[in-house]
Amino acid sequence: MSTQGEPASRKVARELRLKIENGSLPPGSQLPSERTIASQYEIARTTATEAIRLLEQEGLVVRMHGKGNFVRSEKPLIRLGGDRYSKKFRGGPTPFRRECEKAGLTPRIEVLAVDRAQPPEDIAALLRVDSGSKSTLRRSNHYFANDEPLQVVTTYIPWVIAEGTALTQRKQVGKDGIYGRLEERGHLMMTISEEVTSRMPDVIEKELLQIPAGTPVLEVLHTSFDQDKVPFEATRFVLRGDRNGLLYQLSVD
Amino acid sequence: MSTQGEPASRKVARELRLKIENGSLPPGSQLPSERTIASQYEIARTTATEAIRLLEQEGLVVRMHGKGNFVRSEKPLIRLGGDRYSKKFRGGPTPFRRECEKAGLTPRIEVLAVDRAQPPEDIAALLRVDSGSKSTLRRSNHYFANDEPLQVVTTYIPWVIAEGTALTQRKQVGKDGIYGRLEERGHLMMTISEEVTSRMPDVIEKELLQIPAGTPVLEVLHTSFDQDKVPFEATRFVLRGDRNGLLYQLSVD
DNA sequence: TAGTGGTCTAGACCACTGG
DNA sequence: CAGTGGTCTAGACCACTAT
Repeated sequence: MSTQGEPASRKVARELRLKIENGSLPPGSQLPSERTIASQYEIARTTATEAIRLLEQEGLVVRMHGKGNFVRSEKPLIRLGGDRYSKKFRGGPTPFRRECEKAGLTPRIEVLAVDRAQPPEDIAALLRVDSGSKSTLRRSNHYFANDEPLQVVTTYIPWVIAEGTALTQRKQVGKDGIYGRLEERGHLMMTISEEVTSRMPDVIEKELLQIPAGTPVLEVLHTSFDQDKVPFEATRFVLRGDRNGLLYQLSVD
Repeated sequence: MSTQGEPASRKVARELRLKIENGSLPPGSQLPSERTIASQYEIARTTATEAIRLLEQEGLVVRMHGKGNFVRSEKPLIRLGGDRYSKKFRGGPTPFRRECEKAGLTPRIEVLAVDRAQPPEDIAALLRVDSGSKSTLRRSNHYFANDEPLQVVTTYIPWVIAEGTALTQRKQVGKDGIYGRLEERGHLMMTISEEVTSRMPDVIEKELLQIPAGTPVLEVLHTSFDQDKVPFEATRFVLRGDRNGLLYQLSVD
């Protein structure tokens, strides 16, 4: 009644949101059941459900079938640094492992695919290869922390560069990872370019990353250039937005 | 019927999604009305609505009261470059104007606030100032392209630095913008740090940026460091995720 | 005005969780 | 088992957009 003409579902959402923001419903706590809300406000259960859904879409609430609705609890952020390609880390753990350890999480990496594949158009444009044929080697990995999937990372390397190297093997690519092999092939990483965007996950990503409603993904399109300014590798990172951040440090001019 | 046990709303969503992805429902086109869908599939209208809502949350569809439901049409992306602070652009149009012109859009900037304010905790930590008092100058701007709001940008400068300069004026800050004034004050921008995250907008941002459902924001927390590695300015960018991208180019090592 | 989505009701039954 | 959310029905009326 407080705001004229305000739909009941929004009013309920607004009051619950307030309780979440001021801490009377702390992160991780359970909301009143939908039937309880309905009777308290004297509305139909569908209307209470609608209110919860509004909060879910804002990323404030997660709904759990059979258990209840809960205030979303914050989880530690994995910070991908812009310096993650720095040679100072060569020989050590991979950037993802480093970040997980920093956050006190147990990393795991799963290989999704290693094959010769047709690159998507955006990747083909970055690598200046044909998008209509199997012009690239594709290496796709799935990254987990504490067995929760956080990232899907797919690297494309022009087939003419990758052909005949250990990169085409599903098993270990050897010392210093793929960049070690690419150096042996004559491509030294000199500069990189990254384009960052944000969007909602598609159905497949939602499944792969077990993304709850109200959670976007970060997409990073990365390109590596060698000493001749030739792009020799491009990678698409798809990151759960609520569990990943990106950190860039730059000199000016 | 094709998939056993699949809820009707998801089945309808799946079929419409397919039509969107394969182009039989191109960007900008109108979907069948909810009542039409309901009668075609022999379901209740609420169920058809639910199907549309699923697509809306994926960012595929926008709903327009009184008009209809439409496939979301792509709009040009504003790309904020990591070099936007480069001195090579001093004296010219601001980075936002440059990007708009590149994309064929008309820029407009509106001042939301210029005042002495208590900084949020994350900003206070970056600037190493007190978050419990009015220790900063706040300058908040609203950026539009073709009269559509795209960005809300809020800059915080330690009050001890900003005090007595033109920065505290609501009007023009003068040549080369705020960085010109900060240089005069003895702070040369040498390095910057940016942390990028993605999340759903809160109610206020949704309103300010007129963000449709199924659209996340990009949040960039920017810090500038001077010749003594002192952070002298921090800015929070909140960007409509469907209209903005970030571009970083780095040298390795 | 007719056609669209926005919201709501008062039920119903199913599916999942936990003791 | 009881309690939770997941989904659905068959309406109803309101609010907005177009003509």
